Order: sequence, then C-alpha cells, then structure tokens
Amino acid sequence: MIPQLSDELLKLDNQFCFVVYALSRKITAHYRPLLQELGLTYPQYLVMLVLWERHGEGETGSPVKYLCERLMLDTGTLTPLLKRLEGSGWIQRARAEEDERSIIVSLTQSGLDLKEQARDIPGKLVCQLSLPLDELVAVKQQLETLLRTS
Amino acid sequence: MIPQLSDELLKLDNQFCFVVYALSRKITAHYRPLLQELGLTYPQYLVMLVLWERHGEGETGSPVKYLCERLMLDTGTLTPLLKRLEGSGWIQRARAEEDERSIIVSLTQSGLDLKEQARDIPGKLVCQLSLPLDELVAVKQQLETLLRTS
DNA sequence: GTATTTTGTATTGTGCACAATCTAAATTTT
DNA sequence: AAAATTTAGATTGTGCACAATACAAAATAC
Repeated sequence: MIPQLSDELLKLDNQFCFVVYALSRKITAHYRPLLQELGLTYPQYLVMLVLWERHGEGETGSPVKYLCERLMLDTGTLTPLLKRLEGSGWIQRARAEEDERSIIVSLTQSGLDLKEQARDIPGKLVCQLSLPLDELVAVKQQLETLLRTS
Repeated sequence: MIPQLSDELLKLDNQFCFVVYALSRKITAHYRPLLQELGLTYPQYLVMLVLWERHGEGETGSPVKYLCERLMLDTGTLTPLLKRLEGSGWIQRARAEEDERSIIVSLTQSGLDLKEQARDIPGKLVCQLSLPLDELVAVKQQLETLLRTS
C-alpha cells in the first residue's frame, strides 16, 4: 500500500472542522459555570442576547422566525427552548394579532432584569481566552467571512 | 438609562463564541450529505478518522479512553455512539485482556474498506469553503492555540 | 493480605440540533 | 371567491453533548 496524500488529509489533526467543533464545545464549557448562576444554558443565553439587544432598540417583541434567522436555528430547536425560557419566567410567548401564525417573544421584567447579572460575563470570558484581543478580533472576522460565504 | 460598553459586548454580533458555534454547525451541515452516503454522522466520522489513522500506524485497536482524549468527548457521548458504529458493522468492541475495565475498539474489514469511500471528502469540503487554503491554515493554527491553551 | 482509592466504562436524565412531517393561517392563482 | 400554494410554528424521532451517578476491576495504602 503506497502512502497517499489523501491519507494525510484524513488525519484528525489536519481537519479544520474538528478544531472549530472542539473549540466551540470548549468555549461553551467556559460559559457553563457562569451561565449556571443565571439559570441559563448557552443557547438560551444567545436567545436572551438577541432579546436584550432588540429591547435596547425599542423592539419589545421578536417573532420566532426572526430568532431562527438570527441564531441560524430552526423551530425544532427553538420551540422547546423558548418554552423552557418561558417556564423559567424570562420570556413570554404570544400570538401576533396581525398574523395569527406568528408567535411574538418578549421579555418579562425578570428577563430584562437578568441582563444586569449578565453584564460582566463577556469580560470574564475574554480573560479566559489566551489570545490577545486584537488577534481575537482578526480571527473572528475571518470566521465571519466563512460563516457568511461558505 | 446611559448606554454602556457592556451593552455593546452583550450584542450577538460581538460574540466571538457565537461565530465559532454557528460556523461549527454550518460546516458539519456541509459534511452531512457527503457523510450520509457513507452512513455516518459527523461525530461518527471523527471516530472513524482516528481509527483509520491508528490503523495506518499499525495500531489495530484503540481503548475508549484514548478516543475520549483524542476527540475531547466523554463516555456519556462516546459509549452510545460506538454502539451505533458497532451496530452499523464498522467497528468491534472487546474487553482488553490485560485490563478487564478497558474496552478496545477496532475496525472491521467493512470499517477499513469505508476509508476508500471517504478519501475524497476532505477535498470536496475545502472546495466549499470560501477562504484561500493558506488563510485557512493560518486561522486553523490560531484556533488550535485557543483550543490548547484556553 | 485486606481496606481504600483510583480508573475505565456504562447508565440516566436534561437539553440541544436537525430532518421530516403536520397544521392552520395567510397569500396567490385562476 | 374557490383552489392551490406558501408561510410560521409545532411535533416526532434520532443522535449528539454533558453532568451525575454507579460499578467493577485495578492499583495503592496500610
């Protein structure tokens, strides 16, 4: 059996995707203890980020469809997740009046208050990442290019 | 309410982690149709990569513990996954003789043959990524640094 | 050599991800 | 306007991830 280039390409350490996949799990593991104090999982935290951001822009409600697009997740993932957030008391779900198909997600007062407890999370996390901030920003931009165009 | 820096840091688009998380899901989505032809999921494919690689090094069997370390996954994830791979006929699982606690995973002939069908997958995937190969290699190295040291 | 601790794996339970299917409301066609 | 199509979410089923617990085999302590 002659060694081939394709053998090299099939090695785990040569997989670009594995690095992204493993790093993603590792970073969310960094978030876990911090988010646990707030009673959130990482995907739930992402939903809250969007709702907090929208609230700051004066948008008190967001359709599920909007959240799906923003987080690149489908309803099979978001519907049960949103029900759990509702069960925790952070959000409310209600049918839109103009379009009975649409569900509008909005923050409760507790959900809004939770933002104050989340304020220091991004800072704590960056400190745990062993890459200078400017390099981190540069890598992030390249990953965003991949995310947008691939 | 005075706008604060922490408001900016809490925006979704400023989250380094979200980019990694979303990109990871997007890349595995690229793999999905290719792997479906082989009857593998992406995490199963990663296990097969390690087993193929080990086989090339003359190691016919790998303990579960080794696979856990290599893939940074625990047995709660790997045990059922390995049972599914065994059910598909790609691998075998057997207790080690020297240490009855240890389970040794080895390729079946079909599992070894499957490598030939997987050979062209890395090439197909790189073509779907819209970043020149040299930049991809550079980004990968920085992500590896994060993965190792964070 | 027995007791204690550690190690390797399995199991259980919760929460994503995502494909596939379903339903009802809205829109478009004709 | 009735029929066909599209759209927004929900549901079902499979397969990860991972914490927590359990357990037997091995290693260590005593």
